[in-house]
Amino acid sequence: MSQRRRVYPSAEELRVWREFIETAEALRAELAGRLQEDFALSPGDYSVLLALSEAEGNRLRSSVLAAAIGWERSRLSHHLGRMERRGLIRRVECAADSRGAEAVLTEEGAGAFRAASLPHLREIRELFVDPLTPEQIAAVGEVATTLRAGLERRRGRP
Amino acid sequence: MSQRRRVYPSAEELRVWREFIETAEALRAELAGRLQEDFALSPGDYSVLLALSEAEGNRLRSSVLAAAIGWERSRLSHHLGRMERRGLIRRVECAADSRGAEAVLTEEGAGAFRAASLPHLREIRELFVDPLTPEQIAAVGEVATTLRAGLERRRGRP
DNA sequence: AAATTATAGTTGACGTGTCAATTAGGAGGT
DNA sequence: ACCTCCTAATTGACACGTCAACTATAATTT
Repeated sequence: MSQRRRVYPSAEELRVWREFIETAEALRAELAGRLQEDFALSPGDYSVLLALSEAEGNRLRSSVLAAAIGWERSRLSHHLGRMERRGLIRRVECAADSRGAEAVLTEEGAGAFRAASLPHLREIRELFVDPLTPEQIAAVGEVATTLRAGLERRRGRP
Repeated sequence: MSQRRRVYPSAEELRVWREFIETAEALRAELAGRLQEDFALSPGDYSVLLALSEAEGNRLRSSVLAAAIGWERSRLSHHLGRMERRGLIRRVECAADSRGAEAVLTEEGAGAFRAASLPHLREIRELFVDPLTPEQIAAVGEVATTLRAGLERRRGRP
């Protein structure tokens, strides 16, 4: 006996889905707006600056940086170009491998990150951590893990 | 006695925050990829086509459409331009108000939406509804509502 | 009616992201 | 040494989004 199964989400499920996606997007946008207005940094800038700040000598090979923040190389290349124009980073060619390029944090880039970092963390607390109970945060963590696992499972057999 | 309070998120809270944002983004990207590959539609296209499909006479004033899907007028204008080039919609000037423009679904646009609609809903079920328990879905709904409320509260006093 | 103000929509500049093509240098086999 | 293949990074074309400036028409005020 095969069990009968709904194929399409119910109205309520669809509502939650939309809430979920739109809320995540709204939070992302709010954070991005603050970062931009207060420190003239985009979220992309922030990711790059964070990774470089934590790196040995404030410098990383392009491909290593891309892997660290989960970006495609091409995306990073475009972005580094824009950041270089603004003086946040420099590009120097790699000593060991002359194909390579290293991104190096400038003084200006380091300063921008130092200024933005703690306020940014405080924003995350105010917007995400504070409004939720510890149980809710734990539940969100589990939901995210479950959804990711579902995604991965499909990557195998699209 | 004022209570001592952590100002910055803990490592675990930060992890959940990132999981949350990244998972939402990954789901969005997966849905978008399917829509694009199978039906040559972007999520923006889909939103516009959905709104027009549900509208009286398959047509809407530009500003009404923008409000319906929560977009800025300028964004919609650019997007309608691209959709018009591809033959998914037409723009006609508004009879009552000669400043206005109406977006009208073309046959092709209607067909594209019909083709994409149910598969898209099925994707949502497979990626979001199926992996979660009903309790988890309810919890996500509450979390989203809570976070939104927090966002709104700040809009008042930024 | 004329002047002012508000609204509808478009446009251009620019940041951002993806994809496909390209350039250039390393690595391994013969 | 030479050929082939792999990898690093950049580039160009294009879709998408925001912001500010602009055009044109409607609505309101005086």
